[in-house]
Amino acid sequence: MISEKTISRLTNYQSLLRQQQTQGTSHIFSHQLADLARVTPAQVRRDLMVIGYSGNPRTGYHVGDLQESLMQFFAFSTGIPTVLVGVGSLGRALLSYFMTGRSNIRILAAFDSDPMKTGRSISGCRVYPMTRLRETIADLTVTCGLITVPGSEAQKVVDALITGGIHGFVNFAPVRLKVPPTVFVENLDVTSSIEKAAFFARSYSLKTQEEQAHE
Amino acid sequence: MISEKTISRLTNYQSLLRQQQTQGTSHIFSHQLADLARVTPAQVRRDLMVIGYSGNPRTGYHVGDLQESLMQFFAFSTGIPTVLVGVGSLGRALLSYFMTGRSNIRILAAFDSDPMKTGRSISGCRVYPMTRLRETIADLTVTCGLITVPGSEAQKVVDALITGGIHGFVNFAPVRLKVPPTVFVENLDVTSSIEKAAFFARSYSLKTQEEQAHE
DNA sequence: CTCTAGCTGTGAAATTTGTCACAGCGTGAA
DNA sequence: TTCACGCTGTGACAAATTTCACAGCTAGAG
Repeated sequence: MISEKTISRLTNYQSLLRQQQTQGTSHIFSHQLADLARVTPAQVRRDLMVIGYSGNPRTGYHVGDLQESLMQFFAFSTGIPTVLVGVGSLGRALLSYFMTGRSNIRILAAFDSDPMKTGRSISGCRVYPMTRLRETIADLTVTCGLITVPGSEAQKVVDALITGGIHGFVNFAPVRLKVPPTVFVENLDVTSSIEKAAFFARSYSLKTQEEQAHE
Repeated sequence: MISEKTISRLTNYQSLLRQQQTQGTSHIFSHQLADLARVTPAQVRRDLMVIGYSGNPRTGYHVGDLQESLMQFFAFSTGIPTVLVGVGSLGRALLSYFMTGRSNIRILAAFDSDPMKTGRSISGCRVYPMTRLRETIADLTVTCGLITVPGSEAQKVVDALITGGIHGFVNFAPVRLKVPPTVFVENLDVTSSIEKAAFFARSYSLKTQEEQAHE
């Protein structure tokens, strides 16, 4: 079994390699990639073991080939098909980001329960009423659902999407979803992350002050 | 030393307890809190060890007292003071979420380099030009910076904020920031999270199909 | 009061995750 | 062609994190 952390790092390598390729880098060593990703060289080599790509001593990894291997490993050469549920301010922000920018994320449809928001397009993405969720996703081959509804709605939304055959979610609502073990949820709780950052900020800040006092 | 994961869970417990209290729950057992947080009861008890609050066999944890202890541990009874840099679509979404909604996050000021966006208020938060970043944060006691600028700008923005004495960041830009060891960065890379969810979605989906085929 | 059921707090074990260190290999130099 | 340098791939080790399992305690029953 392959761990979440490894996957996170691999996606990171992927985006770093994309960057490097645009800068014309053809080969890269584990320690260079490690510097970019802020991890250790050993970690990079370990991670790359799992995708089965082999580098070359003396020349390192071939950027293009490695990217190819990563693409194949993730198997999303045509982009990742997603739907977004909840066209509030965060939902709109994501639509504007992913519909305009180029990344391999494709938002195929958006949903909202508010009739004021449905029936039109936002950032080029069609917004459907929640009532048509089931039938609409049946027509699409969607890999991942983006949940940007209020916390109180989140559970019923994922339940519906799971029934529609979706096995992966990114949940922006500040609640823990209840899902069967065949479904993956990545929680992106902004409030929680800020609290975490604030906690360590304070502890680092105090430590710094102490050290200065000792001088 | 206390781990990031523990802190994340503790902030989660905090928000769950808030919820429970509004529902009139006065006491809670480790297994109940564990169910809500989707962790094991042992994990809950371990985590609560670090904040020094003791429950009571037979009655469990007193919700109010535990909340009090958590507040004290995090020491943010007056809210977490933050600034936001980058008033793009994501920045605006965060402003609208945190300026209106009730949470203990306080965005004291926003900054942007685009003169079209500065000098006015968005969702009740004043937007200053980037040039005034240094002087403005000197007047405020800010714990945490929210980075919602494009990736290409992110590094110089955090450098400036670090000079201004900020030790904690939540970074929404898809780059890894270079910071001294006295500074904490929490990366919230939406693209990376979607890719991760998509990867596991596919692997779970395949596994499910296999199992159905075996029947 | 005494007893008991069922919880908490916590050493110790298990598991997961990351690092070390080195054998082996391929490239470029001579 | 041969040699040596320096990188990769990986077994073995170390650290971090989670789970187990049980002693000890306390509220409530009798």
